[in-house]
Amino acid sequence: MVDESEELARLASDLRVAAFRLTRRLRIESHIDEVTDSQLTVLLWLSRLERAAPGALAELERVSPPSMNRTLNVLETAGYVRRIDDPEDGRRVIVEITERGAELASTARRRRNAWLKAELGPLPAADRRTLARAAELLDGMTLR
Amino acid sequence: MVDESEELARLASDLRVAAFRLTRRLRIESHIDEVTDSQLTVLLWLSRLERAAPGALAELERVSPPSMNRTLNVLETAGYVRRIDDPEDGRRVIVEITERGAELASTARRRRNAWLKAELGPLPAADRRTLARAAELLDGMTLR
DNA sequence: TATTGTTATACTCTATAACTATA
DNA sequence: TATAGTTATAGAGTATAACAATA
Repeated sequence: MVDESEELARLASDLRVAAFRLTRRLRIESHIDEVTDSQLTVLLWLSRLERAAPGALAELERVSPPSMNRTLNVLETAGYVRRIDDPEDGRRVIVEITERGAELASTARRRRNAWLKAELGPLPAADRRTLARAAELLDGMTLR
Repeated sequence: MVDESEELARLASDLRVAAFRLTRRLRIESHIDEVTDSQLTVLLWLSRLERAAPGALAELERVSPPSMNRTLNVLETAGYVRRIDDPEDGRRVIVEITERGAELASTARRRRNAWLKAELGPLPAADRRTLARAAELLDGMTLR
């Protein structure tokens, strides 16, 4: 009989290390000098959402509103986003990504996927299926 | 015939998202009020290595030497690490983790694994095998 | 009174450049 | 002269508390 708890601990540890290594590597590969990691993450959100309220962005990134406000100030000054007063509610502000911001976001996305695709390409189809299934399983765990 | 490039892009994207989500979740679960994330990461390194030079830690975390120096100052002031002059080379310094620091590191590691084990436990054995194999594959990619 | 965003303030993390001490 | 570490300085991210402005 197998010691299941021991096996579980080993799997947990291996998975944890693998995930940390992968994310670190992806960060390095997608590094863009024009903006910091936090700024880039906001641009990536905005390139998907088109527009969003500062408060919503703060929640998405789980940072405080003042913190997000500061990041938006930097991005706006640099011309990557713009703030618009919500015509329907004077308290609200709408943040939009500019064309320059969208270009930067798409470059970053391309770089990240380029490295990963190069690594995945040579793998046997069975291994790729394993990884695809693992991604599904991990999503199930973290979304709950 | 399948569009392999399209499939590869999808897999890369899914894996990337899954890995980012998992690491974020693990960070949240292992959060310790006494130290910041960066400080904890250094403690986790030191609890594995026993001792390391400041420059080596800077390389491991890919930050500049002054940046690591600052983090070490905070950790040393708080009593989680200590600096010792290398007896063999007056230019060098050895950083050691203290007992308090080791306790903190082990608490963090325990919390991370506890959450992960709770998530992995209910999975069918086949899924666990899939994840174990995925961890291996990811290691192969990042270690190269 | 509640909501949304911003400003004020303070601390950490980050980097580059410059400096110290030793080899 | 080269190397390891540190200090000096400054920008960016983080938070909590306080302050608009609007609903």
